[in-house]
Amino acid sequence: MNLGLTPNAADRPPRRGRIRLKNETRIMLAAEDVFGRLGYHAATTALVAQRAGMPKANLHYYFKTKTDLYVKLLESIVTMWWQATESIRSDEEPAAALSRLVRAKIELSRQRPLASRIFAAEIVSGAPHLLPFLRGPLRAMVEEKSRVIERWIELGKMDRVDPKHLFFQLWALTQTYADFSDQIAAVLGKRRLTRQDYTPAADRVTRLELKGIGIGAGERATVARRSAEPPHPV
Amino acid sequence: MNLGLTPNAADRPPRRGRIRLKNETRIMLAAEDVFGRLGYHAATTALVAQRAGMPKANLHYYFKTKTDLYVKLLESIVTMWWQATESIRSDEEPAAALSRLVRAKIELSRQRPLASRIFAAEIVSGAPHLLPFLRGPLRAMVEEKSRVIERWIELGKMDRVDPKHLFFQLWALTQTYADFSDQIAAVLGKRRLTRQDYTPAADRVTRLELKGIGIGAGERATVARRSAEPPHPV
DNA sequence: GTCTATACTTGGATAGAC
DNA sequence: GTCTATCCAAGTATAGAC
Repeated sequence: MNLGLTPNAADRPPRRGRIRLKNETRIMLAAEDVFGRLGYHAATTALVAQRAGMPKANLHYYFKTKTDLYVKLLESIVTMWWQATESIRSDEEPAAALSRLVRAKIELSRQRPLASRIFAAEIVSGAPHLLPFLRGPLRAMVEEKSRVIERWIELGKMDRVDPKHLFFQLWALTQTYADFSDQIAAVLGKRRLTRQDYTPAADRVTRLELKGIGIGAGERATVARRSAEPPHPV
Repeated sequence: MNLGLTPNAADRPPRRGRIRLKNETRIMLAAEDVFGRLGYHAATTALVAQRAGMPKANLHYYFKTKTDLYVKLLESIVTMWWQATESIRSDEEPAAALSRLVRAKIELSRQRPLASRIFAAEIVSGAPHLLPFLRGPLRAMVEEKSRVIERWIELGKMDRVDPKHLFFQLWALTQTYADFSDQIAAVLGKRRLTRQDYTPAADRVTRLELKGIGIGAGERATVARRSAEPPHPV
C-alpha cells in the first residue's frame, strides 16, 4: 500500500543488508519514543541516537536528515492505524463491526500511545507532511467505508447519520485516550492510565456510539463478551 | 480565578501603563497566531515580534523569556475554556445544559481554533506546564460537575454513565473539530472548515451524546431551535 | 560501517545608545 | 520605552580517520 508519503519506492533500494536493517529498526524505535514525548522540534537527533545506543553520526548515516527519519516514522505509524478503520465490511452486522473498530483503535492507543501522539501532533500542527495522504488515500478509504455505512442505513440497521462524521467522532473518541491521557489521568487522580483503564474505556465509547446511532440490539452481548470487566455502569 | 499556573499574583505589579498594556496585547495576539500554527518549539520570538510589528528586543522587554510569554498565553486560553464546562448546573435539565455545553465548546473551536490547538499541543506533549492545573483546579471542577450529573442520574433523567468519562467524551468530540480540522476538511474534500460546517457539527455531536446517554425527550426541539440548519439527518 | 571532532546555522537573550 | 548590533547556546549535519 502506497500512502502517498514517499513519491516513489525507488528512493531506497529494495535489497538491504542485515546490519542496516537492524540499525534502522533500533533508530526508528528510539525515534518513536523521543518524537512521541517531545514532538518533532523539541526532539534532537543526538537524543534519538543516544536512545538507540549509537553516536549521532551513525544516525545520519542511515537517515540523511531529521525530517527524513520523521517522515519514515510517520509512514510506519499511518500504515498501522490504517488497518483499524479499514476493517469495516458490509457483510458484517454494524454492532459487531463498529465495536471491533473501537476496540482495535483503543487497543492501539494503549499499546502505542506515543505513535498516536506523533500522528496527533502532526495533524494539530497543520499536517505539513500528511496533507497529500489525507486528501488522497484516506479520503478515498473513508468514502468507500461510508458506502458500507449507507448500506446499513438503507437496511434500517441504524439511524440515518452522516457516515463521514461518524468516523470523525469515532476517531476523536478513541484517540483521546492516547493523545490526552495525561489530562484524563490527572482528572481521575492517577499518575497515568493503565491497562485496567482502557478496556472499560472502549466499552464506554462503544455503548455511547452504538446507542447514539440507534443500534439497540446485540451490542450488550458483544460488549460484555469482549470485555474483561464485569458488567457495570458505563 | 487562580488556575495554578502562576505561583503568586505578585509576579507582576497590578498597576501597569497604557503603552505596556497595548503592546502586551499586540504581542499576545501575535503569539496565539504563531504558537498556534507552528507549535511552541517551531515558533520563534523573532516571528512573533514581526507579526506584532516590533523588533525582537521589544518583545523581550515585555516578556522576559519565550516560555514566559507562552505560559501567559496558555493561562489566557485556559481561562476562556474553563467557562464552557463550568456552566453545568443542577437546576437545569440535562438536555438543555449538555447541548449548551457542546454548542459553547464548538463555538469556541470555530472562533479560536488556534487557541484550541495550543492547548491540545500542550496536553499531547505531556502537559509540562499544565499538570498542576489539571491535577488541581480542573480535577476539582470536574468532581463538582460530576455530582450534578450524578444527581440527574438519580432522578432518572439519563442513563447511569460515569460522569467523568462523559466529560472526556464531550471534550474529545468538540475539540476534534478545532484540533483536527485539517484532517476533517481533507477527508471532506474541502480546503478548510467554514462556519457552515460547525453548526451542524455541534448538532451531530449533541444528538449522538444525548441519545447515547438515554436522554430521549426534549433534545430535538432544543437542537432544532438553536441550529441555523433545517432539520436534516445527523 | 563506525566514530571523533568540527563546521555551520538558527534562535533566544542582552548590551547599550538613543 | 525603542532599537541596532551582538553574544552565546543548542542542534543539524559532515569531514575524514579508522
